[in-house]
Amino acid sequence: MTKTLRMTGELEPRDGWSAGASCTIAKSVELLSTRSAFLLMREAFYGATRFEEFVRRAELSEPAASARLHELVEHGLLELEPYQEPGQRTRNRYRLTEKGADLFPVIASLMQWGNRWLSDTGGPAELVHRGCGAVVHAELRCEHGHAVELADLDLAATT
Amino acid sequence: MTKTLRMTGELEPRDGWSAGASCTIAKSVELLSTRSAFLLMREAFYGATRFEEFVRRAELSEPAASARLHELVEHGLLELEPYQEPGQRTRNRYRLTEKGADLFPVIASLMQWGNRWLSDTGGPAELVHRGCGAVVHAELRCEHGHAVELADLDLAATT
DNA sequence: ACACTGACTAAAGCAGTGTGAAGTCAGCTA
DNA sequence: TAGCTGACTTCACACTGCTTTAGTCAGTGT
Repeated sequence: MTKTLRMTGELEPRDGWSAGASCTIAKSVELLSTRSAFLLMREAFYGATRFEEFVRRAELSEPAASARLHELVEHGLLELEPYQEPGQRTRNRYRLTEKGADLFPVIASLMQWGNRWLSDTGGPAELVHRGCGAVVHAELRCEHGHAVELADLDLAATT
Repeated sequence: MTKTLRMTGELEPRDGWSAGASCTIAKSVELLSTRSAFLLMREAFYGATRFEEFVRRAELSEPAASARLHELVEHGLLELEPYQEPGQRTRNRYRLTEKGADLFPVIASLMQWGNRWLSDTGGPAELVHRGCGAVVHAELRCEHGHAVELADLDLAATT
């Protein structure tokens, strides 16, 4: 049995579960609430793999990048992989894991929001679908394929 | 003319614009990179409007909530609105602005990610479409209606 | 007139996140 | 063998975010 609660409506008896250790939003935020973690994930999506790339492109200091990259590896968003370019010594490379890659909708929707609200010009870049060239945006859709607005959402507790 | 760049591919000449002041992801992160800001926005979506509600349900201290709510108002994600319940004095209420409400996909996709990766049980709650009762999830879709995977994305600079 | 409640603010202090400067270390390349 | 580069680490320090504790203040209800 599931109990539902209307979003943005009056505050029904949901006090219990939104708070506390079980809220997965809260847990997610713990991992990503630092500026540097977010910026590093952004660069990972943009294709950065080497330490030096992360440092330069996320514009972080080396100690900050190092600490945060370790944390992201530890939490399984990135993984360390040795590799060797011809004529170079072996190095480590940071690659997105499936768990890390699955965060992309978060980054993409944040980018979309930033482009819309924090830029006069619509932002410096946008995502396009390689297949057809059309602009890509993040949206909420139910399993029956309906696009869903905030006002049409219920929150169902999975008891 | 737009230049495109393959996501997660090799690092083409994108060094310039991802970094620096123009990146809207970076700007967005400045607003939301604190734990408390995220938690307060979550509660705003869940329907909190009063100061005391935000404090209790986001489990923040009053000073932290106060400081962050001011910041969110200042940045236009929430707005202060006086109201009066019968038999009560007038109070202020924090409401989502359009700008704030438009952040919902970010919160929703974070929740979805957390439910998938940080919980054994699939999380304590999920979003459902009021119309049909089906589970709602965040996804990337192009303007032609195609669901888009990370591997099928290009990043187009808006020059 | 007084207590009460909701909505804050002020001050003190700790922990975490960030910086710059400098040092380490491995393994090419000259 | 010596130098160079990429990938770090260590240190000292500043700043921020958050917490606890202790108020303030406005209006209601008694």
